[in-house]
Amino acid sequence: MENDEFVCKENCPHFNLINKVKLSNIGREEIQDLSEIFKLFADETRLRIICAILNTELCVCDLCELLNLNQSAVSHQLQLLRSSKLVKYRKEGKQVYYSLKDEHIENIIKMALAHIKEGDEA
Amino acid sequence: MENDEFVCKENCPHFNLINKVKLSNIGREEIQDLSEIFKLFADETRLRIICAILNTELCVCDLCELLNLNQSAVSHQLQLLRSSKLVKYRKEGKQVYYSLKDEHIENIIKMALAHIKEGDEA
DNA sequence: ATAATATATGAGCATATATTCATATGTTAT
DNA sequence: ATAACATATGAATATATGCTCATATATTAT
Repeated sequence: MENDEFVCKENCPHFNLINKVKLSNIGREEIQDLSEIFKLFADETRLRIICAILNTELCVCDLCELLNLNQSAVSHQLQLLRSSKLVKYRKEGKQVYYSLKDEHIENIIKMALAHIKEGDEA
Repeated sequence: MENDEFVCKENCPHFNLINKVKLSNIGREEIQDLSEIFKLFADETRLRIICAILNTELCVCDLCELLNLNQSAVSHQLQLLRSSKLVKYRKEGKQVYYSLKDEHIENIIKMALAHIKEGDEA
């Protein structure tokens, strides 16, 4: 996994630059946290769920209908979103209503969409 | 995979709401594109690479040094980032320098960091 | 031309993860 | 209490993916 051996044998690595980056760079823990969030966004089913509840709360049943997925699959994904605190939920009788927890999520998606559209132009 | 059977047998699904969401919602293709981008961000190694070149270009060798990963692993990930057009590269002699392609990427990461920090407070 | 170096890439393996099936839990109606 | 329903969850399976090893390609120096 690690590599203690030679990488560049000559004067290739720009040590000054590397040290600068090391200092200014986002910490390893933050990278982990970021990675976890992006993992949640990385799955199509979860993304569809997230986008579905961008502006409204929906019950599990609604989501099954909307995504045409079976209830177990939806619940499993909701479980992940819940335990990562990306969504909140509210019980009302037999139903459970899910919605997003903060508006950063919408902004992240908007940024990503902007990136996609920019890519299309090029 | 699909589920044509009953989901909610009673009057649970909020059909009006569902139709509204269906109309206003992000299209399936866009979801796919979004998912692909977020997949790229979801891996720690790739994230570390991306963050390393947020403000400067680096050669493969630098990245190996910085991330303490072997050259093959780094090149494979760079290949992915390249084919997804998230990074650009520039050859100079034996070295290849990588940098980010647009600034949306930085914004996406900033938003995600904001989300993390908000989560910490709660 | 040969050697050395920097990077790229294919194959194989190990791990992670999304879905399905079966079943459990919790809620409402009778 | 029992039945019907909405949701949750554990186990198993299939697929995706990241890493390593070996090797290929490209560039420079001798």
